Amino acid sequence: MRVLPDLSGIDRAFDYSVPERLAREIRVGTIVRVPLQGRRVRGWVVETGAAAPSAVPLRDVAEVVSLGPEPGVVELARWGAWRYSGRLRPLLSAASPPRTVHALPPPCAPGAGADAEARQGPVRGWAPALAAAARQALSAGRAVVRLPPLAPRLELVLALVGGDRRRSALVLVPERHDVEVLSGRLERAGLPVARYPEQWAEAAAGGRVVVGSRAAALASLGEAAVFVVLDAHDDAYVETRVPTWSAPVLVARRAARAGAPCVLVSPCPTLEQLRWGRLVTLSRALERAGWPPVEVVDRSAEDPRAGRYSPRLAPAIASARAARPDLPVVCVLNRTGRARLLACAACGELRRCERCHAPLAEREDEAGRVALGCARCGAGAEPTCPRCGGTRLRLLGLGVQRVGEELAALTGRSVAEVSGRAARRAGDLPEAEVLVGTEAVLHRARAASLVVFLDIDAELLAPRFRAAEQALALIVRAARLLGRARRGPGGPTPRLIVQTRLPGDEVLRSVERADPGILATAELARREALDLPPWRALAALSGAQAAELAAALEGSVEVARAAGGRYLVRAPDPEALADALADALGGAGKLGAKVRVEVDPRDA
DNA sequence: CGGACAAGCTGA
DNA sequence: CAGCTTGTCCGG
Repeated sequence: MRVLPDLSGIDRAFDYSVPERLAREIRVGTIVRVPLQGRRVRGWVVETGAAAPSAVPLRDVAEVVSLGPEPGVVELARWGAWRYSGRLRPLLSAASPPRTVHALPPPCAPGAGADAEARQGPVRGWAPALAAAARQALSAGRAVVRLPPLAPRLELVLALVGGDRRRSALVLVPERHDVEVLSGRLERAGLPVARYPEQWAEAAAGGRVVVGSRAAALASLGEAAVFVVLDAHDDAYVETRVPTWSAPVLVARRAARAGAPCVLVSPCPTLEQLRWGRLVTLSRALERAGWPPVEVVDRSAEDPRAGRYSPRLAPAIASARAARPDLPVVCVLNRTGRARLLACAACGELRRCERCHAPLAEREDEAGRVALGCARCGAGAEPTCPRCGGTRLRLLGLGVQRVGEELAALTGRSVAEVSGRAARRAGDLPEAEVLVGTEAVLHRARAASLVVFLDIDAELLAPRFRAAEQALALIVRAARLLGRARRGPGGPTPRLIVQTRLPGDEVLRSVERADPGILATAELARREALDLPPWRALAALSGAQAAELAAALEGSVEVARAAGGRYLVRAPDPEALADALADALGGAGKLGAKVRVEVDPRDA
């Protein structure tokens, strides 16, 4: 029998013998305690059966500690470790019960909650469309339901998971808070629910709807009938530590292995997801009803020296406060990861790369001269403005410290700043009529009477290839804050204001027209021209021995130097990338600890 | 991870 | 050269 120790420095399994008294309790996934180098350490059984003959005499397993992930989940974790070129241990940790489990509760009796359909409240206009979307998605097997941000999701989930009460269903949501909300609603609809990871054992016993966030991709479920990921585009589904696994990717894989349908639900599915599954959309009328009204304030004609507030802003804030005195106005200003934007000093046109549309930057060439070029694709650029022929440049978007004070002066209202740092302190939002913050404010506020993106351009033009998708995801978040301010599901939705110098950008057009397909189509073509995902698979290498790993990969896949001593690896698809990295990491011997491999990097 | 052991640094 | 730190190796 082989055991993988639960020690961070070890990525290797060891053979042990099983004493007769423990044999019945041990299967793949079981958590045991084994002697290792004079200590007793926890670990997972990763293989059962007789060990290959070895020179070292085997030692006995000391004890069985707990039930562990079911064998299918251990296999999934192994696949994830390969797919993301990382260690198995972090995945098995996510798959394991938070406290020891000695026996599973009885599986949930089928038939419980048989009145789920009867109890679901009628939501005007949506219910039949959502039921139809669920039917289409389930029959497609691999489906992406494009559900606008204000659509009622509970009805869709009920239609997806309510059909089979004997087997389990898995439903993923991005955040822990969503787990609580959705679990409660499903329970009130009469379904047996297990919250992951708290109710690990109930989930593993089977017959329940298992609701959890990222780690629930690795939940033990027994036999599963359907797999659902809500807001599948959300970055919270990507593990930030290596291996940088993504929950929707793991869920899709396990559903395929189980022969069960997998349904991703999102207002703005990623291009990878759209390529993976069949797209199911609602009628244009319903999709339009599911997005808030948006006002795009075009600032490209304004003097670049004008402040960051359009003349429209103060009256809009005043009327939002008057309409809903109980709710704050939320202003979003992105300063983290902000690019230095260059505009033509004469006409105000934002200077962008002709090849890839990323913002241009000033940089030094070999001779130390300052030249204009693209920070993303490296192409050079002419200093003359394509619109007016001017050659002088002006720097935009700097000096953002005093936004709160400026807003307070402009509107005469109480303003509070909400930052990521403040978010770490326990406690509620500050009391103020206007909340200003980075995107953290969209996570912390519960509802808003108006959301203003003071400078969405910083997000649209961020030097990351997913910038457009991420900007749209931010707007989706804002839409949900507004949706919660509606008086009843049919009531009017407060609007969203977006200040921009790029009024024709596909992200903004997608929101205005309630059609994320506009962005997807444009972005797909752009990514193809640039050899980026979903057409290729990427990995970023960093750390002291990144160069060595890069050298070992040379020849099998494309390797390029990136900023900050990093390397970017590009392969035709994730499988080829994983195989190449596995070869190079294995062949190079022990360099695992000194190189960080980030597969599907978020910030490339 | 944490113990064992080797190699490098310091101070009397 | 003992005594300590730092680095590398390895575990059944």
